Amino acid sequence: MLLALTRQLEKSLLKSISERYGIGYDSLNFALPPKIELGELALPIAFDLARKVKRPPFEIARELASDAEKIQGIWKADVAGKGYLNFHIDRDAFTRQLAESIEQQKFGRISEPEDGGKIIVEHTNINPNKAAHIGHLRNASLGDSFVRCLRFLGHEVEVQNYLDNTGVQVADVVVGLERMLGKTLDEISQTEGKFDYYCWDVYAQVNEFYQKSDENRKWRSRTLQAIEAGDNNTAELAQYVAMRIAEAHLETMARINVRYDLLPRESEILHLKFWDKAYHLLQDRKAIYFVDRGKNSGCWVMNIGNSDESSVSREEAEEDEKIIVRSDGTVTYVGKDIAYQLWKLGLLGLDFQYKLFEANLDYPIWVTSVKEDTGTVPPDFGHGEKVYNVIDSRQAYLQNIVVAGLKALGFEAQAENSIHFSYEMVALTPACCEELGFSLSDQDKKRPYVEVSGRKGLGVKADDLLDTLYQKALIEVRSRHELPEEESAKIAHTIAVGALRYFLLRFSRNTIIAFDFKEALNFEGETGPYIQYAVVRANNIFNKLAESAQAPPDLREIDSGIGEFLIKNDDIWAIVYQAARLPEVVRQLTQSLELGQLCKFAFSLAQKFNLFYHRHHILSETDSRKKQHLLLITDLVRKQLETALYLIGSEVPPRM
RNA sequence: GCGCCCGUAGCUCAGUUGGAUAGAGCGUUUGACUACGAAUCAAAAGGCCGCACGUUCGAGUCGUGCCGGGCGCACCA
Repeated sequence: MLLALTRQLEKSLLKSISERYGIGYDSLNFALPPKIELGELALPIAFDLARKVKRPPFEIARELASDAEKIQGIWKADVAGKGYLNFHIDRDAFTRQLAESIEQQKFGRISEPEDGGKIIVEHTNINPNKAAHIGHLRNASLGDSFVRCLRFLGHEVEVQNYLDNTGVQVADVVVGLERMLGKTLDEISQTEGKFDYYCWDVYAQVNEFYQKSDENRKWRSRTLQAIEAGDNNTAELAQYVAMRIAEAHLETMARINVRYDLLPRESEILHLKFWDKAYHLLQDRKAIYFVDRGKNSGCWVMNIGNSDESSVSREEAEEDEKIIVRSDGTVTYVGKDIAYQLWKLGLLGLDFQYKLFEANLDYPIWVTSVKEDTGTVPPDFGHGEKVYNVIDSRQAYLQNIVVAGLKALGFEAQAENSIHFSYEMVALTPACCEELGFSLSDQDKKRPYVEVSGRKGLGVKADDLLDTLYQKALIEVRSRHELPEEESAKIAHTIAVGALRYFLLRFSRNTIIAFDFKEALNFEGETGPYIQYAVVRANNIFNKLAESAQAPPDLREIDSGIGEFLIKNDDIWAIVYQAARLPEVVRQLTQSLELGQLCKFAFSLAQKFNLFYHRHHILSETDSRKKQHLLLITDLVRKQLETALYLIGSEVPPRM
C-alpha cells in the first residue's frame, strides 16, 4: 500500500528529473524526515542535482515539489532546510487504504505476492549429540523469523534443518556410551528422562576419556568408520542416538514456535552417493585438480585464490589450495557441503527419497530416506532458486569456499544466490558462568565474555532457560490475576516465548550477545512482553466495548472526518503512518537480513501506542465521532502489532 | 603473518545503506494508579560516536593509518 504510493512517487519524480534536467537515475532512496510535521517521505536528491546542473539545491527542490504536488495520494510537497524535498501524504485517502489493506491481509501474509521462485532457508543444524543451548536458539530464532518474513511477503519458502548424523560429534557420544560407560543399545533405549541432557553430560566427559590413553583415543576414528560403513551395532546405536536427540531438538524448538519442512541427513548424502556425483562434476569442469608433490601430495584440491598454478611456485600455489579429497580418498566437509549445496540449487542431478518423520510434534515433518515411503506423497523438495544458510560467522571462511566451488563449476548466478546468513555467537558473561557454577581461569575472568562450549559442557541449555523464563512469567501472572492454573500456565508460556524470541532478535547480526540472565529474563522496557502488553491493552478496549454491547467500528465504513482529525493531530497521524510501514520494514530486512529492525519497529510502535493509550481515554470519550476515530486507530495498530509479533515468532496472550 | 568483525551515554545496544538537532532500554533522581489494570506513562541528568588525517554541499556511517578487543585461516566439522 505504502509501497505502491512510494513507487508511484518515484516513477513520477524520475520522469520530472529526466525532463527538467536531463539526468537519469535508476532509483530514488526515500528517507524518513526527522519529524512527522515535516512530512512522511524525504528526498535529498536536490543536493546531488545541484552539483550536476550547477544550480542552487533549494531552487531545484522547489521545482520538483511543484511537480510532485500533482501526484495522486500526495497532499503537498515542500522544501526544508537548504534543499530537502519533503512529501506529505493525503492522510484521509491513506488511512482508508490502510484500513482496507489490513482487512485484506490474511494473518501472517500480505496479499501481493512477490516474484521469484522458491527460497530454501537452512537453519538450526545442531549436531544431534547433546542438548540444544542458547547459541542454537539464536540461530533458530533468526532463521524462523526470517522465514516468516519471506512468507509474509508472499515468497514460497522451504525450511531445512540439516542433521549431521554420521559426524564426529555423534561418534564422540557413541564412544562415551559404548566404550566409556559400556552400554548397549538396549540399555540406552531404556534411559528415562531427558536423553539430550544425559548425552550433554556424556559428551562433556568423553574428552577426559580420550586423554586417559591412546587406546581410548583410537575409538574415535574406529567408531566414525563404523558409523559411515553402516550395518553394525555401533552404527545402529549412532542412528538411535542421533535421531532421538534430533527429536528432542525439534521438541525444544517447537516450544518457541519454530518449525521445519525437511530434515536432510548426512547419512543419505553418503548412501545415495551425492558426493560421487559432485566429485565427477568437479573433475569434469576442472574445478579441482590432483596434486602429486609438496605438502598436499595425493590430494584433490580446489584453488581458492587468484594464483595461476602454472605461473607460480608449488609453495605459493599451496597457499591458495583447499583440500577437497584427502590423500586417503575420503572427502572433507567442504566437499560434502558443495554436493549438498548443488542439490539444494537443483544442480546435482540426483534426489533423495523421503519419509514422514515420526515425532511427538503437532505438525508433519519429512526426513530424507534411502527408500521411498509407501504412504503419503512428499512435497517437491529441493531445487531452490535462492538458498540462505543461517550459520554463525565463525564459518564464514568455509562458506566462502563452498560458494567459490559453485563458481568454479561455472554456476556463477547460482553462487550469487547461495547466501551465508551470518551472525555472531552467543557467549556467556563471566558472571553468568559463575551463576552456573563453572569455575573460570583468572584469564577468562578478565574477558568480556566466554565462548559456549559443548565439549566442556559449558553453556545454558535451551530448555533450562525456557523453564526459568516460564517460572518467572508464571509468578508475574499469578500476582496479577486469579485464574485457573491451566490458563495461567498458558499465558506464562506465551510471555516466556515472547520475551525470549524478542531478546534473541533485537541485536544486529554481528553483535556478540554476551548472555546475562538479568537481561534475558527482563519483561519490562524494550522486551517482547512490552509489545504483547500494548496489544493486550488494545484488545481490552474492544473486549469492554463488546461487553457493553457496542459495535466495534467497521473498517470499511470510515467516518469522513478521519482525514481532518489526523491533520489536526500530528502525533496520532504519526502512529497511523508508522503502523503502515510494517510491510516496508519487512521488505527492507529481507535485504539487510537484520531481524532487529523488525524488533525496533514493533517496539517503537508499541511505545507510541502506549503513550496514545495514556493520553486518550477512549471508552469514556463523549464526542462519538472522535471516539470512532480513536477506536479505528487502536484497531489498526493492534492488528499491525499482532502481525509484527507473529513475525518475531510470538503470540498475544489473552490477558497480562 | 594474512582475512573478517567490533569500538556510540555509567551498563547493554540501535542508528533506515552518506542526510536535517546522534536515539532506545536498563540503572540513577523526581513525579503520575478510584479510568480501557502501572509488565505502563511523564520529566531530569548523562555524548571529543576509540584516535588522526582524507573524500564530500554534508561523515557515527565511505577511504587510509594507528590504538584496543574478538573470531577465523587443518588431509576437524
